[in-house]
Amino acid sequence: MSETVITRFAPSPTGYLHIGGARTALFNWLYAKHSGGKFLLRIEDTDQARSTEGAILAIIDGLRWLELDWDGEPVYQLARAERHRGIAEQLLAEGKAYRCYASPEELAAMREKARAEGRAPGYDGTWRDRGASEAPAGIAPAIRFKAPREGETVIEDRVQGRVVFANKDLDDLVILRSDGSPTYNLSVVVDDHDMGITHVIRGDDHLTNAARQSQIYKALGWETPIFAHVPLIHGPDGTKLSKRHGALGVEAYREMGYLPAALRNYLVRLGWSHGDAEIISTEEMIAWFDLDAIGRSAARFDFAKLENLNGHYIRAMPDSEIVRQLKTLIPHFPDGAALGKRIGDDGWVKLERAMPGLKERAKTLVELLDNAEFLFATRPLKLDEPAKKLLDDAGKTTLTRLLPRLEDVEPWQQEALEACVRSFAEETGGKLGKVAQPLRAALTGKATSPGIFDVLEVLGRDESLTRIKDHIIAT
RNA sequence: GCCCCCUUCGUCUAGUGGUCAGGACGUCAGGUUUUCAACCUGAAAACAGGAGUUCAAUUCUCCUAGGGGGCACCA
Repeated sequence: MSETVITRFAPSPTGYLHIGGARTALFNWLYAKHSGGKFLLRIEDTDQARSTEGAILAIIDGLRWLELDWDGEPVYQLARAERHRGIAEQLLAEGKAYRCYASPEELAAMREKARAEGRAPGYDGTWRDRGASEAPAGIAPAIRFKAPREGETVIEDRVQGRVVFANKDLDDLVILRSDGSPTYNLSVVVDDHDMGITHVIRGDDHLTNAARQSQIYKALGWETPIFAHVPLIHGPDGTKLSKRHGALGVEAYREMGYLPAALRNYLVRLGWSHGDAEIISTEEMIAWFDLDAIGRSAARFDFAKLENLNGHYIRAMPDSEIVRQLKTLIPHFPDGAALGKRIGDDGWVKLERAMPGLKERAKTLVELLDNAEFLFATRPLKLDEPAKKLLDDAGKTTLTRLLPRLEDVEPWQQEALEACVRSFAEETGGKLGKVAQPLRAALTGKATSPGIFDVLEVLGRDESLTRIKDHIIAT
């Protein structure tokens, strides 16, 4: 029987959960789900200078928002330092590691020399075979892993294929710093082993690390996990994704009004595909996801496609669900807290009624709320003279275009409609495009936007309202 | 500099030793809606370049170019 698949997401909490990390987490999560295995979370907080509590929270919050649930409690790497130290000592005792007394200056000189000679700027092995007797006094040594110098290290990567590294290009890396703290490549190996990780799915910036880690696994006599190094996500210009590309943490996407399902769908298609499938439900993703279908080339981040997907998911979502989501999300939106207050219980009811017309034309939840502004506007609006004139003209234009469509327009109706358009335009601050649609929709009875009726209700034209409604229904 | 990886429409990608090289986003043109959005129809749009293998290469091999990643007592 095959062993249970255990994957993990192991971010270092030095910032938010960025989009590349989110995809890595998603892939790990999907593969675990697909295989009926487990997905674990490990916080690699060993860089105490850069790790922050806030970043840990941001990452956990981001994963929760994306609905990528992990099994068990998160493992904190820093808390396991003693175990890592123990392994380093063990390696040392077994002669698979050694003490290195080289100073930072010496190491710098070494790198320079190697570079000048056209080699990889690594450690030259000065202390590899020197005895302890030669150790300079008063210098705390680091412990280096005694990497094989000949032969090659081969990674059978599920994404990259067979990748071969010449051992001479891989130097003896520090596994325990002179201050006694373990380094990344040791901690990762020990933790992945102890956590029973069977599949390491991560960014391909770790590919060379995989070679070094593989050597450590071998020295320890441990079985190497299966590696899958997925290509990185690039910015629209093809260079590494950075802040200037708007590549923020996932919480930024939440703030921009993207839905987790849309982001997941977008991310899974970056580097992975299943035939021509584009709109992929979470269930389908789990059923179809496989390491072998992951592409080998980097993908560029494309906001337009994300928006399109997001619009799709908004349209597909039930009205009540959108309102529910909006209620919890609104504090995260720009000026959301104030807007939330303005909306009030009454406003949420109106919003849900207006949803059919609203959700069709919004690509993000923020945009949707923005388009719904006319429902919550404080009345009466204060308008200066030029604005009034503008609205008057616009109102007339709208009316002359609309009225011929109505049969048997009576004077009272014309009056009511004119008032309607005018106040409606005022309500929306003059965005006639937003006025005309629901108005027309109400008049033709074709769309379901209740916007016009809401305005009338607010303005207290109940009688006219009823009669217009009747007229519309009759037509 | 050294090591590793990558290269199909603008973007994400499918695909095969013989295909009209398919889909999606975006773009453009129509339709629908007398706005917008959504929706429908259509169009333009790609195998980086050069050798080689082969009856036949986008597909296999090599080289070049371009892009990316890595080379810490960071993770």
